[in-house]
Amino acid sequence: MDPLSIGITCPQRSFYERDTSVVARDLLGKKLVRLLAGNSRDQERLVGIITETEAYGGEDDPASHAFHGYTPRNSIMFERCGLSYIYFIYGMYHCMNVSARSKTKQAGAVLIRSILPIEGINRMMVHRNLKNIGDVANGPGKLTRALLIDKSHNGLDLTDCTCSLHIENGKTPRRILAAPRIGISVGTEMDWRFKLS
DNA sequence: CTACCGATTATCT
DNA sequence: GATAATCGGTAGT
Repeated sequence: MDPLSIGITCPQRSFYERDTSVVARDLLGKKLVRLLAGNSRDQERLVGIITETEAYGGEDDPASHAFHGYTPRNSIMFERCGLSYIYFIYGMYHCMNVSARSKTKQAGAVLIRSILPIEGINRMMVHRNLKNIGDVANGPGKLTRALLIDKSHNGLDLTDCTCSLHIENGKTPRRILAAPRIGISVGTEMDWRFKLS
């Protein structure tokens, strides 16, 4: 089915071509969408409202993967904005980011830390082998597993509504909380973690 | 080539 | 609160 014909729109590339912390804040309330392959007329949609994000910069941000410059792993952070940057961490989890940066920067990304499932919830629970819905996707490693996201999805165009992984527009949230980023040992001064409250 | 360690999570005490 | 699980990427030799 044609996404446009049923009123689905995606933030376009210019949305991501802004200061990384601004993009991180504005991603709250948007939808993270995973289309599972199947009958092409009937792809299963796994969808969650983005409820928590973190902004990461380039060589100016000691907590960023891009702090030491370009490497094979972080190459997407230097690529076009609006692409998925997915990496493997702690030997067992994947984390998903969106490449983003203002014109003056050379690298950046926004980590998606948490989503609120709204479509395909049962399927997510199967992927996570859970029986209670509460914790299905409320963490960066949890949501990638719930949506079956791994390194094979690195570098996908999230502005493309037909892509197996993309981001769709949603309701603009009312209250947003800013706080220090977590899970890092440096660069904790800035309030670059954003959360729906 | 080697050694270290991480943008995490589940499962303990 | 503390810790084990588990391995690829990276920096340093």
